[in-house]
Amino acid sequence: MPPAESTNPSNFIKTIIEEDIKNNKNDGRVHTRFPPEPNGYLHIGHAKSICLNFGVAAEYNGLCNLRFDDTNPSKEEAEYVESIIEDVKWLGFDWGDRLFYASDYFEKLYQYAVQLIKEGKAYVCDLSADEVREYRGTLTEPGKESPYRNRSVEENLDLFERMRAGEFKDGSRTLRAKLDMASGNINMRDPVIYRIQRAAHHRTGDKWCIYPMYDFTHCISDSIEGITHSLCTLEFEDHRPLYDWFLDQLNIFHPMQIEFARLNLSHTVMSKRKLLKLVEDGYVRGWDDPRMPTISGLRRRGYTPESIRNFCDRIGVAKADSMVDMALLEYCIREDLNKSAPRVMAVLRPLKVVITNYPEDQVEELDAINNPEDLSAGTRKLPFSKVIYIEQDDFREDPPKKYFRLAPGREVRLRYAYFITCVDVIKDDKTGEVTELHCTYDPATRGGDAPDGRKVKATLHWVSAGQSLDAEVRLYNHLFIKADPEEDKDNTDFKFSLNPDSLETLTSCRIEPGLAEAEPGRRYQFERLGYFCVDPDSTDKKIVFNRTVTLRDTWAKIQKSQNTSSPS
RNA sequence: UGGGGCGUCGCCAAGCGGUAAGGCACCGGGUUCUGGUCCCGGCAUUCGGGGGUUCGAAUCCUCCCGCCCCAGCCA
Repeated sequence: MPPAESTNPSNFIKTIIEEDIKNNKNDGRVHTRFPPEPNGYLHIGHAKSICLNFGVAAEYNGLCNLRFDDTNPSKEEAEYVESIIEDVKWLGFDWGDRLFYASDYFEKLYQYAVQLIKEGKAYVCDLSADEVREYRGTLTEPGKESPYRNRSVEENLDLFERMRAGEFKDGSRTLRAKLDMASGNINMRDPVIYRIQRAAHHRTGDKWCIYPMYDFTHCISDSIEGITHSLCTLEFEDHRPLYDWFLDQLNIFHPMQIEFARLNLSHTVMSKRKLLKLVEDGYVRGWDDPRMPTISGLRRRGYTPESIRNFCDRIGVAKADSMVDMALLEYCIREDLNKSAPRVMAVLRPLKVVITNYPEDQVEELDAINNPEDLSAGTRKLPFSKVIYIEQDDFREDPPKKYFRLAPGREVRLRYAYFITCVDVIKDDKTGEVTELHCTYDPATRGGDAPDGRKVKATLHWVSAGQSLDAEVRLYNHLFIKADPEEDKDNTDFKFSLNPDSLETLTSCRIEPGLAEAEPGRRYQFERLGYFCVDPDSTDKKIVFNRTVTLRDTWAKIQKSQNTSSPS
């Protein structure tokens, strides 16, 4: 279990739990569960639920189970089970020996259904799906009772047994709970609790051709596992009366269902349906595309489990629908990586610089600090020579106000190296594009400090041309342009809301030689640029980096305000 | 027009009858060999609105307004 986080805000669920403990409800026991359906990959919204369920259990000396809600074989796959297990583990949580599947309870569930039938509380209904819908009524009109509602217990028992035996066609009959067709709560209008469906189940194969529905399964599964607090999202609030009804009728252990608001994050989508569409229609490269809000996408992007846990702590838990700003997630990963990521020199868009007064074939080694936030990370040697690369952005022939970096005649510092002064600008005759800079260096400033105490306004990152390595760098931006892509409800076409610039691939980046052996998953800070991590696409020939997040960029902010205020 | 929820700073969110925590964002200012980090300061006389109860209300009552969810043999 991860260590307790520093922030520990209160929320209404903890209030309820603390009250229950005080009253010795459940003998003061706290037992939760995270119950994913294995029909897709986990995303940051699930992380909220995972952190809540496992977190609250840990905080009150309780337990949290991992349980797959696998009652619909036509949508569920073993591949998803694998990825979910991996993701929850990666996030840092441990369910001990309590990995369960609702399908483990199929036989028990069947017996409970039989019990309901015997007590006259459930019946086999021969209505078709369409007819069931018609009989259900609408939001404002009550439903009609099924003509099969008053079959005898014996007939129901016989029919249900034959449903299980496979005597009837898919969809031809259902088992329904006998509640109230006039209820204002549509979930109470004789909900279906078993359907006939001949589909291979990822665990039980073809053993069953009838499968229990969520409402019937979930409460009983919770009860079997001795769950004390069953936490779920707001849309199940309407289902709570049903949850309670089943447990009351069956007279078995009764967990308490508590609903909280699901997470919405700005500039992305969270519904499994939409994420699946992004993957299937090729808008992204897969479930683990670094632009996806999936756990696997965030992992590949370079997010740490710690940063995601901190994020989940900070967003809180409440009942109000809300949308959290992506900026908070970004803050959390910067906070973590600032402390832990080794600094490294990388030039994304190289501009050649020749140090005219530097000896032709000399290469010297300069000391660089690996992490100013953690001196125990030590130092390393950086090669320096006559020809180096700096960032194109770090030179302006005609510098605007407040631009501190290199310009004709201006002196700046090369980090851990020397002060250089720009003396000449070489341009392409045809395009006018700056192709090369000639600079002089001051040998007395070796290491980056001037003995005469003179200051420079900027420090640039750089890389030695001869000693640097080639790399590909993938820059990511918000997947969606608008903060709330679902704002326009009728516009379901991603084409209109996706950010065309969510991925920019740079192929001629130069990185310091020490990165030659960097392994996939390794995270670095590229000085002055941001945090990057090595992508699994890397090969012996070419290292590929993903930009996790940029550094905070005050200069970009200044430029933006200059651009918006200058046209006057 | 049925049922269930929710409305506290730009975004989250504490608060539970005693006079509006905190975080992000934003805006200053200081430190700095990363325009990063760090530090310091600013940022709701007011809690969707109107009435009422009370010495006292974001908290209690009441009416109104707005937003979300539900008509799968999905979860």
